[in-house]
Amino acid sequence: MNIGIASEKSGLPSKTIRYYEDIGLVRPARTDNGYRDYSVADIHRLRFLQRSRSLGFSVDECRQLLSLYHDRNRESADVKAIAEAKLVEIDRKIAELAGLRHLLHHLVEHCHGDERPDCPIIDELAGEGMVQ
Amino acid sequence: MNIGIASEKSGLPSKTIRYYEDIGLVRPARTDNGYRDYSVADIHRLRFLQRSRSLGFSVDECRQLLSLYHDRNRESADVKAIAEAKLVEIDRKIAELAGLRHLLHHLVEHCHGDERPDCPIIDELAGEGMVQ
DNA sequence: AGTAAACCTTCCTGTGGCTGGAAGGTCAAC
DNA sequence: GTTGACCTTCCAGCCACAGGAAGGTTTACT
Repeated sequence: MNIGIASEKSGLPSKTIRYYEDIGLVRPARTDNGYRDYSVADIHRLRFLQRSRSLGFSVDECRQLLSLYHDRNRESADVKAIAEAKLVEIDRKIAELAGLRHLLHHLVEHCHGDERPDCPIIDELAGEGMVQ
Repeated sequence: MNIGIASEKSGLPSKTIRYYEDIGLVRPARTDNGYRDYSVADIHRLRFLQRSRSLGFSVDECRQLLSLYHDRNRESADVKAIAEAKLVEIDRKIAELAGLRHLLHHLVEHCHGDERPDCPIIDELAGEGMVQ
């Protein structure tokens, strides 16, 4: 399978697929003309990567997950540990964004938003505001 | 004021302050020996940058906010518009993370996490799972 | 047989927002 | 005079790609 087909089947852009090869995540065969030739197993790896990336795993975490995927003797605990760490990280990010949202919302609420030049948002950013 | 003091007062690393100068956000004077010399006004700009960056504004948005900050005739509506757009963006990110969290949590819940090799997380990533 | 399009290749550059480090100049204290 | 803390510039690297140039290959259609 050429890279275009692999792209369609995996949902990843060709550029990304080549990049994944560069960093050693997928190693397709080559045909006589030098084109990359993807096997069904390669497509599985690519789909696996597409899914795990879209679940928020970093490329390096995907590398770990992939090797666990291919390890017939893996323990599910290993996989679960990675996933749980990711969950904690996601929770942290959500909390941080929620804090930001709260602050910003407060500022927007108190900005009259008309043609007058005084603006609580700017005041806060300038360090003269009241929000800690 | 030398860059070290400016760093302390603004809460930004020296490296970052130099970078902000590179991209034209702050233009400190120079002393005879070539050292950067920050005025009180410069420190205000830096603190402004520190605060707006930590509120999740991009450097380019900070540039806009800074110019509004210095524009005596600005309309607060301009500032509010930027802040509101940011708020929408933050909401979008939170929703996305919440979706991720839900999916991942579901997977972690269904993984027994012991020494056995079968693992629903890997199965899902491999595309054989049930979560769409 | 010619040609146009759609595909493929490699290689280089750029993105955002810094961070680290090398190589060297300056200054204050002892 | 020398140590150490500070400062300077410049270059490279991070992540995870995306864009584009320059050129080769294949396919389809005249």
